[in-house]
Amino acid sequence: MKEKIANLILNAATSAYEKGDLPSAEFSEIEVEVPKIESHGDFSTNIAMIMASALKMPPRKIATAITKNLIDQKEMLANTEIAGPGFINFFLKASSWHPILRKIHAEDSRYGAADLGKGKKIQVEFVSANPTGPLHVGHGRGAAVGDSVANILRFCGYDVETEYYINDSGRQIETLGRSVFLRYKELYGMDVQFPQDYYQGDYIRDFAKEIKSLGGKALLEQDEEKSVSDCARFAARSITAQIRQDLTDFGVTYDKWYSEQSLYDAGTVSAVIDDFKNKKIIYEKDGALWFKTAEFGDEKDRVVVRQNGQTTYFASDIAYHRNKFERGFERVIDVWGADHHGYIQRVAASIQASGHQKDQFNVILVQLVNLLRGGEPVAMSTRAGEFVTLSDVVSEVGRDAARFLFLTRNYESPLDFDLELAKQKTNDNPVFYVQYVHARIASILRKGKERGIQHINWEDESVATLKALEEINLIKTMSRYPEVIKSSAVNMEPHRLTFYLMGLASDFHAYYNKHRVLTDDPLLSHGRLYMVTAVQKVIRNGLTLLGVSAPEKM
RNA sequence: GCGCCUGUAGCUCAGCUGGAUAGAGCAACGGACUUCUAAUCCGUAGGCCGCAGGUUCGAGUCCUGCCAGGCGUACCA
Repeated sequence: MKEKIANLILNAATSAYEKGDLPSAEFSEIEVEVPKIESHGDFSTNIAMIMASALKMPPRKIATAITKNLIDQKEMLANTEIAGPGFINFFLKASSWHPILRKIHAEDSRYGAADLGKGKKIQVEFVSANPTGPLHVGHGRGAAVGDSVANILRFCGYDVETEYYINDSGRQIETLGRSVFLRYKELYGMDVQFPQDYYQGDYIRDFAKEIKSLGGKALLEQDEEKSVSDCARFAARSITAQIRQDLTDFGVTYDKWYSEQSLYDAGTVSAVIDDFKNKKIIYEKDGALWFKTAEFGDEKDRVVVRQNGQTTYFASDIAYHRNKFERGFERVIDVWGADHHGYIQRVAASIQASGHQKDQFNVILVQLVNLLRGGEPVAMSTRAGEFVTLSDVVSEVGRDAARFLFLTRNYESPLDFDLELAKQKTNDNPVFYVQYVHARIASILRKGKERGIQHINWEDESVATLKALEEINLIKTMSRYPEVIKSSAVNMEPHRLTFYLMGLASDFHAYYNKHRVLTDDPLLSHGRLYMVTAVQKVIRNGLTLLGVSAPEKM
């Protein structure tokens, strides 16, 4: 619709120039937007103001020249006006909106899809929590954001692959192994000192017990370091499996699970280090190896191999990100917790050092989640009885409510997640508000069927009955859906879609309360059913991209 | 100290990349269920958009400087 208006303006300006009403027909891109205020029309353009300085003409005069030359071939317009400093406002006839409905029905679950990506290979990596403990709420937010960003980009024509990076190597895994082994020793009555910085949770004891029941005291009879690494592998593997299950329960599945250890096994890490040494961007100082990240905009250089010969986490991350590009991704998106923001520069540095562009690497920094219950903060400790894990939250409030709530905020803002609120079935909790629309329409359709209405399709006469204010509003809102999708994709901001759906839901509920869909007038009922099923499709379409279900009944 | 994020109605947040008179929900107050699901709707009230400058036809939005809060600033991940 916007493009049609823009074309109208373009043609009008050109013919104004040909007739000599305007000194030039050169202008930048025509911006057409939906005014905030209804009385300013359905669409508005500021083109006259933009052109004013170049043409050295007062904006209102330019606007007059353009409106005078408008040729409304399809008779879409009811009226135009020049307002304020030089806006041109367009008022459309109600019937101009009707074809949108046909489009929605025709495109169905593809309505709103755009080919922004043109098949470009893009990777979205998210959550990637260390396999040293269960996922918490913060990871849930990352999962909700990452998964729906991936969905939206895929919907917009990108070839998207989602990935979970398993940090199954390095010091934290070793500590995990030592923690389990110590608990294992305890089971055999050995006197052990359990350090503060080891993993304290009860699940560590459970692993020890499992290992004992599986293999008895075998671990005491072999080399201690071997036992530690056996414990580490056992624990990491089962925690990873649990994480995978928790995410599945949350509705998130990945295309690929990628192991950090595999980078070492394949020699990728040492290959990158050698390569960077050759390029003279890795040097030795104080017995450690440093990467010159400062040359790429980081505050200072960073260590990749410690004095003791061990590589840092950063070293494998360099290899990992290089590997991503080697796998053919043209763009790589990482979803990280805000507490990792200091890490962006150095990873970006490594990507540039590997010969890729800065803008091929995007980080979505998701701010922290504060868990509340009835307005009171829930202590994020492992004390018994307190809900801290993602799986606890999901089983208490439900998958849909949790996912939707995570997306009701720009990810750049910290989020208060209130467990009581999430369970409430009121307007305070917008998931149900949106889902209710879908269920209500499903109910109308069931009733319609009882009355013998089977086929709901486009009929000129019945669609023509749609001219109530609330009906036109609904259709207008639906016509904006493709733009919302597009801007969510470009900005990687799923919350735009969330808010749009709440708005559409609001329009629908208002309509529902004022008008009946099934009336005594068959023509009218049919037209309204046609429209309402379109609403249902848009709602379902949007909820699906957010990873939220669209129920037939509530 | 430096870096990133945030500051909009009493509370929780939007604000379409610079547009006209700043919008929702909750809470408050007043209304609407014999009718397709009241998990809904309608109305009233509520604002120095943190503060001060600047950029321009035009700023909640961009720039600079302050103020406040969160996070980060490892040879941890």
